[in-house]
Amino acid sequence: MTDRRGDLFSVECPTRHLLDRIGDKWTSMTVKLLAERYPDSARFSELQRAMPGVSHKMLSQTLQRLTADGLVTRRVEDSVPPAVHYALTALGRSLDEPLAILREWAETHMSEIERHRASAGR
Amino acid sequence: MTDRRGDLFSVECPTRHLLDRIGDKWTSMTVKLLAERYPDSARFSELQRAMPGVSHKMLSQTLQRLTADGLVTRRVEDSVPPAVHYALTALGRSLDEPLAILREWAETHMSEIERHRASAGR
DNA sequence: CAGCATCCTATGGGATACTG
DNA sequence: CAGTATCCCATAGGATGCTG
Repeated sequence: MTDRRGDLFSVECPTRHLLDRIGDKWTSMTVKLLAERYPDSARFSELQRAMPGVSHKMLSQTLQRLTADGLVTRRVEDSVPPAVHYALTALGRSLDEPLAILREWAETHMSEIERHRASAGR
Repeated sequence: MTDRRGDLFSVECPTRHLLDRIGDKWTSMTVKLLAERYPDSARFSELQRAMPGVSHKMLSQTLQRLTADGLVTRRVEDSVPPAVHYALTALGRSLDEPLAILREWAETHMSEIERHRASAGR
C-alpha cells in the first residue's frame, strides 16, 4: 500500500537520492569524462565515441538528466549540422571530487572484491 | 552482437563495477549502518528495524551480496532461535570512507539538485 | 549531428508464504 | 529469528527508425 510505486522515496537518506541519480549505467562515466578529459566542453558525438557501448538513446537521456539536475550545461552552436556542447557546471565539478575518490577506491580494491566473489561461489 | 547480455562488462571501468555493487537500493545504507551505528556487529533484525521500508528478502539479499564480496562477515550464534551477527570487514570499513565523503556531498548538495530538477520541469 | 518515439527484454525489488 | 522460494510489476536500458 502506501504508494505502490514501491519506494517511499528512501524515507530520508540523501545518499539514496544521489545514488539514484549517479548509480545508473552511464552517468558516472559521463561526469568523469567531462571533468577529466573534456574540462572545457564536449560534443555529443565526442562523448559517444569516448563511451564504448553507450547507445544514442542512453547518452541522450543521461545528458538530459544531468542538465535537468544542474550538473551539466547544454549549449547549441547554430551551425549547419548543429553542434551541441556539454560541460560540467560548478555543481557538477564539485560532484566529481567525491566521485574521483570513489574511483580511486574502486581502482584499488575492486579486484579484491572480484576475488572474494569468485571464491565465494558466484 | 558481441554478447547480447547487453553489457560488455563496462569495458574497463572499475567504478562501473563498484556502482553496480553499491548503487542498488539498500547496500549503501547497510554499509553506513554497520560502519557508524553498529561498528561492532548487528543482528539481522536490528538492521531491519534500522532500515525502514526494507523487505526481509531484500535485506537478506543485500547481506548475502556484501558477504560474498568480502565486505561483511556473517557469524551464526548457535542459540535456540539462532542469532546471526553481521559486521564490516576491513575492506568494508575502507569502503565506508569514500562513501562517507559521498554522503557528505549528498547532504550538502542534493537540495540544490532537487531545486534544479523542479525548475527544469522534471 | 543531435534528438525523439517506439518496441521489447532483462532485471530490481516488493509481497507473501513456507522452513529450520 | 533468519532464510528461501514464488509471484508479479515497474523500471532500465538496448535496437531501430524518423525528424530537422
